[in-house]
Amino acid sequence: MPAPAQTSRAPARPNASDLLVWYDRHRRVLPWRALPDERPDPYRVWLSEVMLQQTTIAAVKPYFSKFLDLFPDVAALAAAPEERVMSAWAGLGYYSRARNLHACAKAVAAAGGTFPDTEEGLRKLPGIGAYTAGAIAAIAFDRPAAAVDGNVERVMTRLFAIETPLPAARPEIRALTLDLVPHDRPGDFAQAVMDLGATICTPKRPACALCPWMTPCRARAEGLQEAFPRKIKKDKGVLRKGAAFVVVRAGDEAILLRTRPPEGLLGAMAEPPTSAWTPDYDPAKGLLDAPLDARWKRLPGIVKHVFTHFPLELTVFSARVAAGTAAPAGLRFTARAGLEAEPLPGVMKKVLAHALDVKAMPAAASKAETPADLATPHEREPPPRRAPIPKPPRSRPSELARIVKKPPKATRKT
DNA sequence: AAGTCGTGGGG
DNA sequence: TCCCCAAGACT
Repeated sequence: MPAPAQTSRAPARPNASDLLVWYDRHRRVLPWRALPDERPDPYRVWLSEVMLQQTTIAAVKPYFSKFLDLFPDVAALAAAPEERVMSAWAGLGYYSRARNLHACAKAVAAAGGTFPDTEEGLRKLPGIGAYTAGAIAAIAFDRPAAAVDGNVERVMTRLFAIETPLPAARPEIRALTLDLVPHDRPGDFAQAVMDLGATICTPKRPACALCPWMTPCRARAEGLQEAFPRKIKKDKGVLRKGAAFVVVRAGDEAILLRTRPPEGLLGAMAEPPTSAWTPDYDPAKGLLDAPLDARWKRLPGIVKHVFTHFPLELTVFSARVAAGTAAPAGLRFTARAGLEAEPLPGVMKKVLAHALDVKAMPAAASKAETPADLATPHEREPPPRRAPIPKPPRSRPSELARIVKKPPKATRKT
């Protein structure tokens, strides 16, 4: 008697072949991805993988294109001044990635200009962690490495109905993934799992009927596909408040800026001077933190921004100072034409746009009620007021604001 | 090892 | 509106 065949209730183990057949038909076309008959370029693979860390494809596309223009290869990137790299990255977020990218380029250039072709070698470079090392090793060098990102975590936790919540389940996921990697097409496999996660095995309403792994999927068998991965939700953080000070100098219309410390939040990025950001900040006392003496105006409205671990509200004060005014120590005036070369993060572009908009449209600003109370609050304590706070004049983009506007988003969908 | 680190889009 | 999440790394 032959050994008993597995019953129809015991789903077959998922295999790479089924996924690769699907991939050959449905693979996405992406700017950094080699076509089936092309050899991947390690520089482009690396650059795209770093940009894609916690970042959507749509957001990355214009930056990837810009970086290839500005820095066509590792040597060019390594030779570039730090500030140029930070400016090119401005708006993409997680700015330590840009600093590490630059450091990594220098290390690679110093070592002869070629990337390590193993996971272990790649892992030693700045900005390359477990995922990125595996991805580059597999995609650029066809090494049988696991590249476990958020997509793969979702696919694997569903496929095997892993009850352990993230991130504790990572070692288990990694082992299961590595076990599935085929030795003939590891690079395609890595990209195939990610494509599957991005287009079929989506966080909400996954298209199981179209999935090449529907049959072996344990979560699907129970109808629980949307319940995986198990995850512990993290809190949003406490609201912090502060003031930002936008100084415009008459004559050249230059703006007062400074550079933030090289590490930490928005490290090495530029900003108009601000107060400290604290939960109990009092905007009525905002001018205590002003960078210089001037006729400050407190602008109506508030700039809101949400970081990963806390929301922020900035009250904006603005002032015009006389032509020829010198910048205080540690600060600089940057002319309007030089503004785009400044590494201004998104939140600070919001602040400048807000200040320049309001300034450019006194009619709109004065339409907000009680402008007198909003201006120069340090001169007297405004009386208690029952009237509703005027909404920020959600201004249409002015000529001035356009200068500090972020690059256009990608419009093409794939 | 849990906290830190941006930003934008979609449901 | 709010919440989730997106090709995570570093400390």
